[in-house]
Amino acid sequence: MVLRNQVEWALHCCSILAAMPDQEVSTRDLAAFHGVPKEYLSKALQALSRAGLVEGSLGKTGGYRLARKPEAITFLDIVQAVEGKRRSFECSEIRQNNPCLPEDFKVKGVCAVARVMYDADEAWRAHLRSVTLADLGKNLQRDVPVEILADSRQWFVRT
Amino acid sequence: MVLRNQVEWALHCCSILAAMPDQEVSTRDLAAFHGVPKEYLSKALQALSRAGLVEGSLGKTGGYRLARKPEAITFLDIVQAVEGKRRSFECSEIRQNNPCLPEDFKVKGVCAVARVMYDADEAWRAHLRSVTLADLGKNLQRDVPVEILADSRQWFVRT
DNA sequence: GGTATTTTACTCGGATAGTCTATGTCCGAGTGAGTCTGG
DNA sequence: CCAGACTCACTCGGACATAGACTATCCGAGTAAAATACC
Repeated sequence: MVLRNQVEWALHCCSILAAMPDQEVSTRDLAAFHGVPKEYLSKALQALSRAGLVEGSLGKTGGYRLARKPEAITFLDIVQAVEGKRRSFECSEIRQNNPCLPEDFKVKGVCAVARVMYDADEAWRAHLRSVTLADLGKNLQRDVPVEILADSRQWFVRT
Repeated sequence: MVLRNQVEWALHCCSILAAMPDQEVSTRDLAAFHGVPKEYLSKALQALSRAGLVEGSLGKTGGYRLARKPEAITFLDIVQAVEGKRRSFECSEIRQNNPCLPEDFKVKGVCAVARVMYDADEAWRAHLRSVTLADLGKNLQRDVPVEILADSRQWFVRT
């Protein structure tokens, strides 16, 4: 029940992309900056691309850029792109096995246990949906010294 | 990022135990009622026992009963007992790898990305914490016909 | 009939095995920009 | 000088390998109640 580390990588990479709106950033640079294996990080970026959150371009000067404005991309978008949209709880309807149920009797509605779990899952999603990449950028400006933010952005600038 | 099916089993079993306060229920009966493998279900019940949510007794007439009143056991208790207490997001501090950080410079505080994920996790936990086994029992009484509830309870009564 | 022994049915825990998922590596095909070559 | 060929660095996708987690299954030790044996 733990998210895969690709989710963390994808969030940090999107944070970078949001800070570099004027150019594309290559997988190689993103991987080197974060110290993670390039080939594997590539999987996460491909997932973001499939979900339409980032756009990749091919060729020598290729790389990724955000497909939408940072205000229009939420944490939930990114998490779901990488992790999938399955709910954290899957009801296997074991209540239907109850030997006391009459023949051909189907319990109707959502299982009472599952309903609680689904609501909890929705609370989790609602919070992720409420935070955008733009919000994340603002928080970073508050937490990180300005010169480090500037240096980091400069690190990605194409010479 | 999906909870294991033992969580579902544990929740349903606790629901049964809450409905049978006057006797102990054996793993065998719980497994047969739900149509799941007895030996494996036993692992989930052992986890509940280790967490102090249920009490098992040995011997021929042994079985489990709730260790506390249904009002005092939340969904979160059960989920954490089976699934563990790890958060759904684990920050590996990849921000510390930033090549622009000065030597021996430690970014302070919780990573901005992690903070959002932690808050979402807490929203999930808060909802699970807000629902008790007693609440679940009330919902079942509303959803399931009375005679089926009575038959099911009778199914577990020791002869 | 009462006590001691045996049987039975359960819990608990460890050992084991198969399958699935997550993690990570490797490689080839396709692409586009810059570079080189030939006229 | 300019058009076409070439090279390079990148994306994309699939194939593959490994480790760990999940899903079981099995068995032995311990325990308590019931059944049985024995005096």
